[in-house]
Amino acid sequence: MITVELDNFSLKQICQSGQCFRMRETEENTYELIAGDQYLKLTQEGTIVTFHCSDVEFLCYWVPYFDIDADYAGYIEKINPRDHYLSAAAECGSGIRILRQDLWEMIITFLISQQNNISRIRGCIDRLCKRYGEQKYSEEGVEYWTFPTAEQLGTATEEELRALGMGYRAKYLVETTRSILSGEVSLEKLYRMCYYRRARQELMKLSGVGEKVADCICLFALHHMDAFPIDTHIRQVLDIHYKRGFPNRRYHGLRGIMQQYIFYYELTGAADIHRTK
DNA sequence: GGCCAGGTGTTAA
DNA sequence: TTAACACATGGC
Repeated sequence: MITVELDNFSLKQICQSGQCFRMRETEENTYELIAGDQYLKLTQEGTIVTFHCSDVEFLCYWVPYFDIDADYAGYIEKINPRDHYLSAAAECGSGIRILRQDLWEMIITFLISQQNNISRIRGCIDRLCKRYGEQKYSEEGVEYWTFPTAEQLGTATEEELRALGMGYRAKYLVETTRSILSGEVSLEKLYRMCYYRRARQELMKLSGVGEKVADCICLFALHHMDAFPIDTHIRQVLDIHYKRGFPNRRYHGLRGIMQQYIFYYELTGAADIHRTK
């Protein structure tokens, strides 16, 4: 167990930011997270965050995962103070972090996310893990299922996935899994690609991966902080608040976190207050 | 009961 | 290059 004081860090906001579907609040200020084949319990009181794991696991795994060493206050300072909308959004979601999640998991997760709502996405992921993942137990005896590997998901048929409630995305899941298993698209190569645009283009070779899903994968797995996923919510914000376009130049290399502040602001309903002003 | 949800692929102009 | 449409399913 390790306890640290962290600024600009909120488990609640990270949990609700819609980038991770395997983290949940189990009780007040207590969260559980499954990442890779790891299970982690976390608690937070104010700026004090407790990671229920060893020092080594914290340093080697969870520090990079939660982007703990990055200076998010510095990101927020770069916001144009005359942009009242973005300033309010960042203030609202100032504890959000861009996680470093598993690439394969993000590909499958955001394939499922398309034309879908958050609660149903969670359900789909849960069913997928229980059906094709591995059952495990934490040190405290909490039961959990790992996210299915490409090999494990490779055993699924389109019919099975439809029966599991994946809808029309079942076909995308089967085809994309095949592309990864065959090596037509290489996860290792994607991890090594330094340029956001290259990775994005490569991801879009996968069935069911368009611009938006590719951007989510780039941001939430590959940590390309310039990725700016445009979904229905963001589209509306751009139409209302950024009629002359989002200031991409100003926020070059930071567009991803700005997108998350906006998305969270819209999702939590805090933006409604702003809009009626 | 329509409408919407972190869109994409296909087809036709 | 752009526009219209189909695609599953659950929650409101």
